[in-house]
Amino acid sequence: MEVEATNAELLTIGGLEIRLREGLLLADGRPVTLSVREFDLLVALARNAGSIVSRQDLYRLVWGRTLRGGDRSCDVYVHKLRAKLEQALPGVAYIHTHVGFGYRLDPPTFTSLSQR
Amino acid sequence: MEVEATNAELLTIGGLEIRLREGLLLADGRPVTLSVREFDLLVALARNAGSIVSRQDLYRLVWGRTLRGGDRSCDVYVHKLRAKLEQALPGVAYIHTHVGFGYRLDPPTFTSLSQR
DNA sequence: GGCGGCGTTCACGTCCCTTTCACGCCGTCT
DNA sequence: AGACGGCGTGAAAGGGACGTGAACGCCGCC
Repeated sequence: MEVEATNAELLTIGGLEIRLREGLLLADGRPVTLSVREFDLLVALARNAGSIVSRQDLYRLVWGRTLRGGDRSCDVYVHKLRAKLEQALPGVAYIHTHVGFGYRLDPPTFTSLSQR
Repeated sequence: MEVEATNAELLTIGGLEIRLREGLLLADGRPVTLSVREFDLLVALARNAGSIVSRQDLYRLVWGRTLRGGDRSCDVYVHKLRAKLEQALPGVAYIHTHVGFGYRLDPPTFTSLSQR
């Protein structure tokens, strides 16, 4: 039971429109330039939107191999992705950190107010 | 006879939805950010929902070792967990104290509302 | 060759989490 | 009433997880 089929060619989350075949991201209709890693990372998170994805799983999904201890690649690319999403859609938090568990991508709920 | 199987990956109590594999808690569908200890504590209580869990058992389940005399970790984390549940679902008491025995997690009964 | 984007790794700063301590309240017992 | 023990609760201290900027090497392109 999945939110969307794995082989779907379009993922939509909040104002984000992810075109898998083209490798294109649209934020509120405007195209956002992402590198391959950044795009794959976004896709991996988007396919599990609403769920926490561990760094282990994230690394395996995006990099295709097992995460070694001390590897910070995930964090760095989450940061890069956040920066581009922030620039495209200011003030909206898409990627949430769960310390000790992983990252979670969610459409922009209005929790930003209650989060202080 | 248990409420749910021990190896189930989903626990549901009242408005709480505990996703064991992800380490994610949903309160009325909204995600709640918990630390590792807080989450493990909630799971330990949820697996014994309706029953009183002693600090000894609680400490052994969550911390993985035997509770030393004078250790207040359980109390502190029950407090933290209560605070986050209260913020997520105001006015609903989930964790009940049984002085001299331990803690008990229960879904919100309707008496809790009329008692206040 | 020079340039620029990309991926990786490192270093450092910052924030959060965990643990522990301290204080105060509320029962119970004598 | 006073002493004692159990529990709620805030805060300090230490350590660890995460955020973030930058350096390095690689590769394709002008």
